[in-house]
Amino acid sequence: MPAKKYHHGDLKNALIQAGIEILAKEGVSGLSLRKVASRAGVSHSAPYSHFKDKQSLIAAITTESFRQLYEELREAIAPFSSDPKKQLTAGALAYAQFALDHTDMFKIMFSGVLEKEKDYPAYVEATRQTFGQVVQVIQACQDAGVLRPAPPEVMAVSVWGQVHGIVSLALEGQISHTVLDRHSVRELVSLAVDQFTAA
Amino acid sequence: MPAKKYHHGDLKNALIQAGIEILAKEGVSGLSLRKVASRAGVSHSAPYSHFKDKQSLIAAITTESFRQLYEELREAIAPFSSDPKKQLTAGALAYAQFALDHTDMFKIMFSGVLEKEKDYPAYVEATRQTFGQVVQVIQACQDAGVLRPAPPEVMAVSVWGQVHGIVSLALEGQISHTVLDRHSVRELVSLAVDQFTAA
DNA sequence: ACCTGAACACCGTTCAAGT
DNA sequence: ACCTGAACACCGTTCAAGT
Repeated sequence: MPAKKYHHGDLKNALIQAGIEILAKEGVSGLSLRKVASRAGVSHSAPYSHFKDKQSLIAAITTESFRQLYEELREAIAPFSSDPKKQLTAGALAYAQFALDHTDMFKIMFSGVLEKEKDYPAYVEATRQTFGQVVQVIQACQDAGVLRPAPPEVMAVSVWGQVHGIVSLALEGQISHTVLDRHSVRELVSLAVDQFTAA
Repeated sequence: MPAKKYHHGDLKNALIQAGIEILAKEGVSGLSLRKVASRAGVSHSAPYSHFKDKQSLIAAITTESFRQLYEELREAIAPFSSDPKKQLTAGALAYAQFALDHTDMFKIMFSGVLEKEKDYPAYVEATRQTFGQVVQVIQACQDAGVLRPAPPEVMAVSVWGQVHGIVSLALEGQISHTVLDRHSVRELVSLAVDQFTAA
């Protein structure tokens, strides 16, 4: 019964889903509008009934990706609502795990393929939510004396930047073998985040 | 006298230079082999006499970019050879400045466009040198008691990751307006690096 | 050895036409 | 309103041919 719902159904979401699948199988460079259309079983020009252009489809894919990241972070920190320091560590590790599990999704989210992000309100809102969640954890840590008192948004940029930087360099193969042979990415992230709470 | 040296000259380097110029003017998505060839004044298939494929040209462009970054870092820290802490700050700010001055060069270096980096020895060597320079500064800071004693390579991943993460998030427009209205990227980097030396 | 031009498969986008 | 198929400009890559 769930077979071929579209053709006259929810093609828009089918295209987004097809895009995510191609991304996982062929990487960012393998993602084309024509392949997405073909995988959804429609002609190569059908997507233009639902998306202005390729950028617009990419916006939808990255928006969905940010929502997924938001959810994974939320689930990772939920069990520790009374222990901000554990929330910070769990959140950082979940971020790293998301990047490792969905490498090409992570790459398309942060590699500048989407060129005028401001034009896509749903995208802006999804990233705003994710950043807001980080700020909340930071603030809870500060209230608990686990992090230095400083403007929470600035501290959030610092901590998120730390995690994001290590994960990004790892994904790009920029971290030297002498390091990666001895430490996993999760370990490196964990060590780095601990330094924020050590002072 | 320096006009049209190639046609029968140093086409290989002319192509790399043309690529860097297109990158600066049209961004990563505007970089095509055919445009590069055209800008160098040769037919669209001429580049194949010097590069196996587009990936190979991109490898040459990113290699040259890493060499440039290496040089800018070297010049930034040179004046402070007797003050490791100042070297650290100056290096971090130079890294941020490089990214802001050569945005698309920085993006192509770290956005995963180059897909099998290991296949390009000159590229591997250029990135190794850059990382090595970071490790040296870290080590000098540790010897001077400015940074915690820890495996220098691990500390380098942490510090470089911190700077790289903030700069990357800024370039991707992921840092909230409430932060960027009040602080420049250089300021955010500076604040974050200071926290490493504060403990 | 280095470069050209035709050729091919693939791509994003537009548009007239169909339902 | 949603989808198709032809068309166009652009792209990466190959190959026979020229110098």
